[in-house]
Amino acid sequence: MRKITIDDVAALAEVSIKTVSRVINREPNVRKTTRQKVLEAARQLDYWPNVAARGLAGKNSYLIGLVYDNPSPSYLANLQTGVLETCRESGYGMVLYSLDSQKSNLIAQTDELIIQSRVSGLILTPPLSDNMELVQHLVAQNFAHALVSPPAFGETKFDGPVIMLDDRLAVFEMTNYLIKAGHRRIGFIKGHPQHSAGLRRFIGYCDALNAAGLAVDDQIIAQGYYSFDSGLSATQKILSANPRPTALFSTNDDMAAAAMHTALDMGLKVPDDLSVVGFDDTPLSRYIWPPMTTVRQPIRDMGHKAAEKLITYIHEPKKGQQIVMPFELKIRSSSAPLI
Amino acid sequence: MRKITIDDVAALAEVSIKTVSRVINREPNVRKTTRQKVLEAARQLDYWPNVAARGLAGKNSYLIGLVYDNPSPSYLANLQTGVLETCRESGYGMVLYSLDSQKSNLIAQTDELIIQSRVSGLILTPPLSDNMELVQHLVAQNFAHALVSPPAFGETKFDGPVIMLDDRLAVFEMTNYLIKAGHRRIGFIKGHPQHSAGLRRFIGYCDALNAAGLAVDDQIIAQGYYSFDSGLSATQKILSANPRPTALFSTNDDMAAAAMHTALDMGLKVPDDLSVVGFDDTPLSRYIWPPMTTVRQPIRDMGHKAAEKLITYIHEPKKGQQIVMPFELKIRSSSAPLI
DNA sequence: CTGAAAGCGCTTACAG
DNA sequence: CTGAAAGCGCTTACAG
Repeated sequence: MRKITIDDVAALAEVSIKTVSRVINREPNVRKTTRQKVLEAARQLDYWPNVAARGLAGKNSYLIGLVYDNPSPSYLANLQTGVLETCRESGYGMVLYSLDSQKSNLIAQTDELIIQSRVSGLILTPPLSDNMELVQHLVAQNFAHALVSPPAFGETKFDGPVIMLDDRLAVFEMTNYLIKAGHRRIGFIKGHPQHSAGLRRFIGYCDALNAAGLAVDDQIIAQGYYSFDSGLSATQKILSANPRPTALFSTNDDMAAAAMHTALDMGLKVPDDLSVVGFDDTPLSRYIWPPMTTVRQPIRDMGHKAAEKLITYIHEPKKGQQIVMPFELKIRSSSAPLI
Repeated sequence: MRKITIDDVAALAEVSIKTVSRVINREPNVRKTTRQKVLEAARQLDYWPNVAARGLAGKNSYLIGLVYDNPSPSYLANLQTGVLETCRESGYGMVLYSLDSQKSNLIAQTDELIIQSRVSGLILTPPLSDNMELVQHLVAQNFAHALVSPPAFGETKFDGPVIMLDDRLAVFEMTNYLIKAGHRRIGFIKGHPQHSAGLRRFIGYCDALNAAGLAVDDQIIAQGYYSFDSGLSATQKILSANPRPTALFSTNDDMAAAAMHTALDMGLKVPDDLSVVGFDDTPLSRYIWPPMTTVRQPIRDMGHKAAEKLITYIHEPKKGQQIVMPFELKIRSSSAPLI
């Protein structure tokens, strides 16, 4: 199984390798019949360009990096599946990197990653996409990047494409659902302070309460950090308030699971004594008992979009692309009307 | 920020690029003082070899592939984290591929993947590592591969390293724990028929029952496919048996969660009416309520080992390496002594 | 123990 | 619209 090279294709199509290169790279200025001949030869020989040679000769490595900092496994799995699928269709490779957004050498680490891996672009996920210092560094270096769920637009300026959800609206609507179900006292577990999406979710909650003429009560609001364990202590605080809330909104599913956990440990029934609502629609939300009401985020599709837009951007950088993805309320059994 | 090349290092160290190459690749036959000079120059310039150039010139792409077929998100996340960490230390890149082990073109897909991605080796996870046709194909092509949890040794012959758990023993011990807790009637949800590890787990269950003089009863054994939904129907079958079992062993955590779900839906209490035990120790097992008793598999470390051994194998292929990883019984609240 | 030359398979200017 | 030449940054034989 000898490797097929550009020379083989050129020979069969009776053109120069430069013409083959043009066709492969979809460059203009190739006569239609010539293009056909080359494509046919490539197909016939089952030719695939050598990525290493492309990377060495050109400036595009045909490699993009997905960087993350301690996400939930299913968030990462879904997102990377989406990115991977789009990469494969486009002839790109994907590499993964875990970065620590708390470390002071984050920028240096990122530079090292870019140099060592030779990626042509980066997809940043929260909380990395929230890190303005990092994003501005990429912008300043003119390095292609796509941002997943970064801070709200207008607050700062990005160059690359942005993939986001209307987090505020999603939580606004879900909170309204609880209010319409008769709940007047609704607790809230905040997201990690450095995740802007978490902040937007909190705003949606406050907006819904205000619109309904309900007060925002600090006693039943607690800081969470997206981890199950942080959800445990946050819930303990909230459920010790007097009067106790009848519903609890958590900024993500893991903490909502912790809320259900804590409630059950205290002898409360879900949803009879406490309605619990999460965010993300991870598999977990369906696996626990009772099945959890939550906001569905189309994470895999967000991966598709992020990769697609980043690859387009690498080929021709058009600034300011913004994609807002749809959400969906998944009403399941962990929430119920107040009797 | 001009890129540092091998020429820069050679110039600073006052040697030829070939000598730099030797040092970088840890080849023998370099005088110690020369080696020092080169290393110092590389350090001083912060030199990193260009992977694309290496891949083009040599036969090693410094890239390994992790291939999977529909694993649970947390299994994949943990394994890939381990692989990634080891890759980074060794200067390798990791690429991910999802393959469908049911499709008839699996072999062709794998070949295409190898050619396109130019990986120098592959790590196969179940059920791909169970696919003898695929493994034999790699062996025949002399292509480096590491196998995670493949069929028991002796059944066939691999060339590459093998990373496994003593699944039989793990389930044997966990079943013994249930027996010692007084359970006489213990149900079992089998794993996917094509996962040999699942088969070994079933054997461990049978062995423990036999050793205790208990009968293996088909009425309380059901086929599962590792998915939550398959666990739902398996549990329904098992819990409709008469007399009903007092304990239930599931081949993985997702199905064990489904078992708890079904039991709770039927109004049974866990663990009072039914002890439930899983396998894997995914985060899920800790997040549901009550927290689940399960067998801990050191998945991340298995990733480390798989990558480490594969990379060693790429550099010098020594056949028949086998690593058995330790397991651990995690006794939590979903199981209790029979009163 | 060390080095000079050739070549891996592409793309980048440049020419026509 | 098409092509010949140079070069990307390494490793592979080969020589000494």
